[in-house]
Amino acid sequence: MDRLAVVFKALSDETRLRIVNLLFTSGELCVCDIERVMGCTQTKVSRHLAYLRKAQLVDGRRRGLWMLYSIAHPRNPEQAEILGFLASLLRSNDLARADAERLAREIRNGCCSTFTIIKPGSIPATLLIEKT
Amino acid sequence: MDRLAVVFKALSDETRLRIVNLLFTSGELCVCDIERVMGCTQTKVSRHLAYLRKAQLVDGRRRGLWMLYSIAHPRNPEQAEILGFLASLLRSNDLARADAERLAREIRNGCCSTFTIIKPGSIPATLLIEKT
DNA sequence: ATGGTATATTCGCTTAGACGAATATAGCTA
DNA sequence: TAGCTATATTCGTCTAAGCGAATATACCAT
Repeated sequence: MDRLAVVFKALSDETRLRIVNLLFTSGELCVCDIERVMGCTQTKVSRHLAYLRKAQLVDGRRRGLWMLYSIAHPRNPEQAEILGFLASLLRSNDLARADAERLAREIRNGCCSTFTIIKPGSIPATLLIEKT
Repeated sequence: MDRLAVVFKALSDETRLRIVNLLFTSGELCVCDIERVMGCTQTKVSRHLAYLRKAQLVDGRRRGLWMLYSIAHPRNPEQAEILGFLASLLRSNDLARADAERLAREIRNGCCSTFTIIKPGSIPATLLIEKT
């Protein structure tokens, strides 16, 4: 039950909910895109990502200069259920949808996360034009 | 989204989760039974109930000397979904089940919430033997 | 090595929240 | 009225957590 409380605490902050929502809508995002979409400072976004990662809701991997964050691969059925439920809650939430649309616009305009849209392995490496 | 954060914050404490679980398993409970089942002080239980009530997750009504608490009637479809999901999470949680069993034992032993097992209106008032 | 970009962490501050002990309040009964 | 029981609130204390500004770190390019 304590684990449940930890997860809920991680979700008990609007900034973190917005971040999680963005990660749901786009598989992987770097910090600066989240900053831009949400209009938050770098410190704030980075801090909340650290919090989410400590709560094991989010994974991060380094990709050159960028840190790419994504929803954590669920480590048990319960967590998978929670994430699924959360995603459905956010899908019917106005602010969440507005954020998702702003993100889509940013991506169309070629923000630095653009390259994350290409799922790893889906395209032969020789064809990839990676943003450096 | 802020409302969502408020709900999650209310659920981000193990004591409150345990209380909510007890209220799920038995429709209405007084403070002292929750105290007994959980082994917590009166102050603690009462404080967390106040917190849950402020977050509109729990309703309370006075019944003579007792305050009877119950899961709040959901005020919108979203909240109903959340409560339903939470109930299912708790059903498959060991500590939650242990608490529920302790509660059942207390009720069999005739703790003061016994009368709440009789749903209001389900039995003609003339037949009721209310605990005073 | 130098410098630049993306991200993380620290610092100082402020507020929220958790706790037990003590006290206050509400409602009952005699 | 007085006294009892169930519950709520206050007080003092401690820790968690939020924030911006500043600083540190990691990685890349030249």
